[in-house]
Amino acid sequence: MLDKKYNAQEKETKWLDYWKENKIYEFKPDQREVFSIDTPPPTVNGKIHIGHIFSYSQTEMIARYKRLRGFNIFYPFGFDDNGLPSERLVEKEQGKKAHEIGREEFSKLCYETTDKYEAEFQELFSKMGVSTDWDIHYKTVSPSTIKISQASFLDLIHKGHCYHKESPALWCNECLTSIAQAELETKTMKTTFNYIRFKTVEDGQEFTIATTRPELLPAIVCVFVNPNDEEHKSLIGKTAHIPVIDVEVPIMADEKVAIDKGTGVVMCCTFGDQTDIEWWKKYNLPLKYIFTDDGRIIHEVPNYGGLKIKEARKQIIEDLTAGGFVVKIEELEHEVQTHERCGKEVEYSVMKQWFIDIMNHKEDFLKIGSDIKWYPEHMKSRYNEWVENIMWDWCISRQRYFGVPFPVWYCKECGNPIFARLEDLPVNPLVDKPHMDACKCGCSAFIPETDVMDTWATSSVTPLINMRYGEKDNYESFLKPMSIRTNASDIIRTWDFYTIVKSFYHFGIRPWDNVMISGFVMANKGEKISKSKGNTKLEPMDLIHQYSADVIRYWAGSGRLGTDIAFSEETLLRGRKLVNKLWNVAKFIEMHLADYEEKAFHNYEYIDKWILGKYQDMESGFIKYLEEYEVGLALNYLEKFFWNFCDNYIEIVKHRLYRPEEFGEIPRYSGQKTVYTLLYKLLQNFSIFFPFITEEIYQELYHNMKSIHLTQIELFKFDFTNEMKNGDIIMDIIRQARGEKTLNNVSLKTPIKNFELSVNKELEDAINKSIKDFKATLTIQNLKLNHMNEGYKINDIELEIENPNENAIA
RNA sequence: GGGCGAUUAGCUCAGUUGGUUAGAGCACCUGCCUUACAAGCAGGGGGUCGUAGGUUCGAGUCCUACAUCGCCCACCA
Repeated sequence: MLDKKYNAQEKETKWLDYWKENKIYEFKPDQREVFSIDTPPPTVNGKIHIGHIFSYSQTEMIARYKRLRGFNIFYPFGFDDNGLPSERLVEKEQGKKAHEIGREEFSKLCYETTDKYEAEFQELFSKMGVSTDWDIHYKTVSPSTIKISQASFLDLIHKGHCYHKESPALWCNECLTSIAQAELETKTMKTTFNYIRFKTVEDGQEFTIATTRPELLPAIVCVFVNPNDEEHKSLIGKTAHIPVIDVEVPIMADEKVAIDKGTGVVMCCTFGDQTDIEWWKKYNLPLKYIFTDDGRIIHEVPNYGGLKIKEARKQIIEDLTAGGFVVKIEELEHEVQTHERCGKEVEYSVMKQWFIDIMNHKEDFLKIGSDIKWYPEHMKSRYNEWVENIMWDWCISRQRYFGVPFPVWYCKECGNPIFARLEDLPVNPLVDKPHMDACKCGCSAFIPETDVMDTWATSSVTPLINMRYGEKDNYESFLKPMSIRTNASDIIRTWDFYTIVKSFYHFGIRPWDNVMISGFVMANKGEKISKSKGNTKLEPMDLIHQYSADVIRYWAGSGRLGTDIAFSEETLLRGRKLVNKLWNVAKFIEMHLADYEEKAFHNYEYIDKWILGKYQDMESGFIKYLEEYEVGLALNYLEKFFWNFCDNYIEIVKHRLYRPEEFGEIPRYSGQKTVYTLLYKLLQNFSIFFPFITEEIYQELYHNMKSIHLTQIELFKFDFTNEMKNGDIIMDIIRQARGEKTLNNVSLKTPIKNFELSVNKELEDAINKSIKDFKATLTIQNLKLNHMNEGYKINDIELEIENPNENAIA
């Protein structure tokens, strides 16, 4: 017997244990077709917030749907615990920087800290009902993952797509590492636009340059004007004298200079921005790098050496002002490139870095992007746009500690890189020795690579991790490509893109057939949830306690794919109502199934055919939405049917179920069979969204399998078109008759003494076939049907009221 | 500046390929304790579907322009 009230706390715990004990979500290759899901390994950098719950739940629902459709679900969970995000978490917890702690100790702390958080993550996702096989979950710093990540690196080296080169790279002087273009975040910042007066050496001609970064004056190598700039073209070929710094640089022409921007005259410093680097390469300009790695001016620069960048900026403006070189200073708000992990402005640095070739294969990456189906479709243009606009090869080396080490040593003598052998992986060059005794040059001393790989260099191989790349008992046969990748839109340019890059280089094909992109959770309309705004107060664990996982999932499963959603208490309440209704209707149905026996039956009552037909119709739409990964629309569609089922169908059939002596045993069986069948199907459908309560009901009423989550959807093949159409009209009539009762302020069980109705032939036929149900539902005592050619009309409803006007008297 | 998306009831959102009086929940109003459910049931009010054109027998749905908002990218001298 189902309990009178459903206790979510108790039942959810019970079923979690049951699923775990009985390995309900275990993955074992068998004869079934595999549906494989490449779900994001969440970054271990603190807490799981409601946005994760939203996005992961939607993926999870797809897993459940596909499982119900008979697929063998391969859905491993992972944790992205290597790299900078984990390091920053540890630094924050320790209140110390990594270099202050020491490499070895720091690494140990990273392992401990990420383990701690991963345990929390796992518990939370389990509680949310994530149907993953935890036995095959992965971490991005485990030996097996490091091995795969290093093997991936070596494969790219051998194929010539990865190189080591001294080159300008984006540099974060907060995190003390190089970073990649994809890790940039633009931020609006206030600064000043400084108009500075320069002179030519040759004839003392004055001109003004506007700059936001006067501290770069010591790094100036050239001045550019547009060759078509009438006002300034006379400067071309002359030499500019730099005030305060007292150096001279050539003035050259380049089309890229915008005449109407600033003053139309630009200083080129190595390096202030992207254009500086372009010019530096194009004109083979000298390199004047004036920043230290931690954001100061190098000591060689007179007067400003040792100052922090911003201090130097302030000082140089003062000096320029004192010398009379400042024309004016404007307040300015502009967009600056910052490092997404720390929010600090980025600089450029020149050092030897490992790069993966991106620029030579953009066309291939676009081609692969078009081999993949994107849901929603417009997200593909985000990908395309990113690939088309990318300007750098992917810098994968990080001057950090906690990450996948490069399996590389350098010859002390000739600097030649020595790569580890595949069979020796994983290696840590800081501890392990290369397999050869001496370099080709004869030197036998080696220097280990101290850099580690970018987080994304490893997370981009999740399909390889999943398929156990390089192992003997691998899953390559059915995971190349994987069925689906799911993530939110913010990591298309990183996770999706880099995974495509790697898949292309390793295998020459797409990593997955489909990509499903979820939206974001907004705290309020138009306000992203983020730590900086302090609106992360919605703790998932608290919400689960307050509402139950099923109800949270209802919220997470609402809304359209790729569309942002606001966190909504209202939606949760709506979900709670739905779950409650499901419980109550199941209780009702259970009551009437005590003597039910499953057997072949075809004499369904008219109204039963109507609801079975309506179900079949709903089911096809429901499945269509799910095939497009639109879980929210599917749920919406299902929910609508469900309320119709409860409020109309159950209200009609209950008379037959309660009173077989009046309506007959066969019509009662028809009703029993209908509710038995439909509740089963509804439970299956709802199990995608509400895995807990549906399991509870299923186990109590059906339990023909170990779990509802191991059952399969079998589609109806009824042809009840006529019943559906006329049944809907009968519902309209019932609605109106009920309305009449409500209008008279009487209860719905108030009898209708006389009910007179004009109907067409078809409808008359339908009413006659369902006449007992029809009369019982509306408590009609005398029904009179008249003929009419088209449609129907209610001629008279006479209620049995003792004093009909009683309520009208004030 | 370029691209993508959104704009439907007071609020949060549905509206499958263009097809009769545009839907749901919440809120509001009126009734009803009806043998699953008062965390319920029945009903009601409330929208010229962002603006302006166009295509069509017919447009919330297709096209064009504009406005507002959001996101991504670029610029950032």
